[in-house]
Amino acid sequence: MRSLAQRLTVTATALCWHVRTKDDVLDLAMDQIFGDVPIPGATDDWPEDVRVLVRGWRSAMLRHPWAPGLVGRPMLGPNVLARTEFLQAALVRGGCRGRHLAAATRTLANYVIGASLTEATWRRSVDPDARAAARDHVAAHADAYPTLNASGHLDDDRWDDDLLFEDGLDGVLRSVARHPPS
Amino acid sequence: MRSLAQRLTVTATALCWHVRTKDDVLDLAMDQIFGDVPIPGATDDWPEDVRVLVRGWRSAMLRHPWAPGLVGRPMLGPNVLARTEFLQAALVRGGCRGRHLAAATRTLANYVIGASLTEATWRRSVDPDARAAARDHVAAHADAYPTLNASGHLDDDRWDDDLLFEDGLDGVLRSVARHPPS
DNA sequence: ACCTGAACACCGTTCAAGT
DNA sequence: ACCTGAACACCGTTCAAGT
Repeated sequence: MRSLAQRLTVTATALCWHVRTKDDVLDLAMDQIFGDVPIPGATDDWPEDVRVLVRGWRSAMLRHPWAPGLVGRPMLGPNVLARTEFLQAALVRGGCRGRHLAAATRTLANYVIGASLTEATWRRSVDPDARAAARDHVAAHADAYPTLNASGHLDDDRWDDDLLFEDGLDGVLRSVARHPPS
Repeated sequence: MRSLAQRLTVTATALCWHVRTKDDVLDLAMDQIFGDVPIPGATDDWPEDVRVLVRGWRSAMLRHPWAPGLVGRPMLGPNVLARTEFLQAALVRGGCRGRHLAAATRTLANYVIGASLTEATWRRSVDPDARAAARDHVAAHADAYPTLNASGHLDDDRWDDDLLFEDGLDGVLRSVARHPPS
């Protein structure tokens, strides 16, 4: 609050007059981030529409390093709702209805939220020491972590983040498309 | 820190002597939560093994109301690693290797993290006023939100959370199983 | 090694007072 | 209506001092 007010060249007390509480500022910041998630035009290729939206969603989250600290709060702003509307409309175009539609919407949102949060956390706040310590722990107890060792799960440059995100997104979309409500 | 120290009937300064910083306490708390995510025995039915683990993961998150505030931090504790090892081992049993394995592991983790975070946030910190305000906003602009209105996306009692989580999990598992690395 | 008490620099928010 | 300055209660962390 104090430093934000300073950036606006006012006092913190002036800021408190415009917003009710700090949480309101964070909610507004969150919705502002969603504001620059591009909403593509609806095409005949609904899975591609979903892909474009979800890629933009993830990109916007990763663009703001402090975004992970905002995810534990309600997302009910108009910008969030507009993106959700587009996402769900694309799924309806894909034949989803009722319970399948609700599940598919949540699954896609969960996927992109989880991915953005994990990636942003990883590339920001994990210092090399802690990372190396975890890798040593896994390597030292090879009997307890045979799979993680074999797959190189903690070697962060093993696979490209963008690539894995795209793979997972394809999988999720496939599972949605394969289960139309008849 | 101060209130935690009080619960331990010591001063805050005493607590600061045992841990380096507050973040360390939060990291330990996070790993502690994962400690009571049950690790099932490995069976022949690997998708069911994944389901049991992931259900327990979500349950543990929802059991601790302050868990959402901890997700924006690295998860590298031994308890987290042990659950990740089990998850990835089950996927290997399902035939996943290499890049597919990495993508599948992340997809499942992203799904359960996103779902737990969203649900916990929703049922904890969203006051009825804000919820009603968002619902009114969507209803008032029916032209902008045709799909959300038709699907009742903001009516939280429209579908059961457990049901939708299970549906989405089935979908994700199906997409993993359908894409074995040949 | 382990704990205390006092202190430091900071935080979000409020309240009277100004214009 | 909009802003200020002072103050309040709090916070994580440190530092000298104790045992």
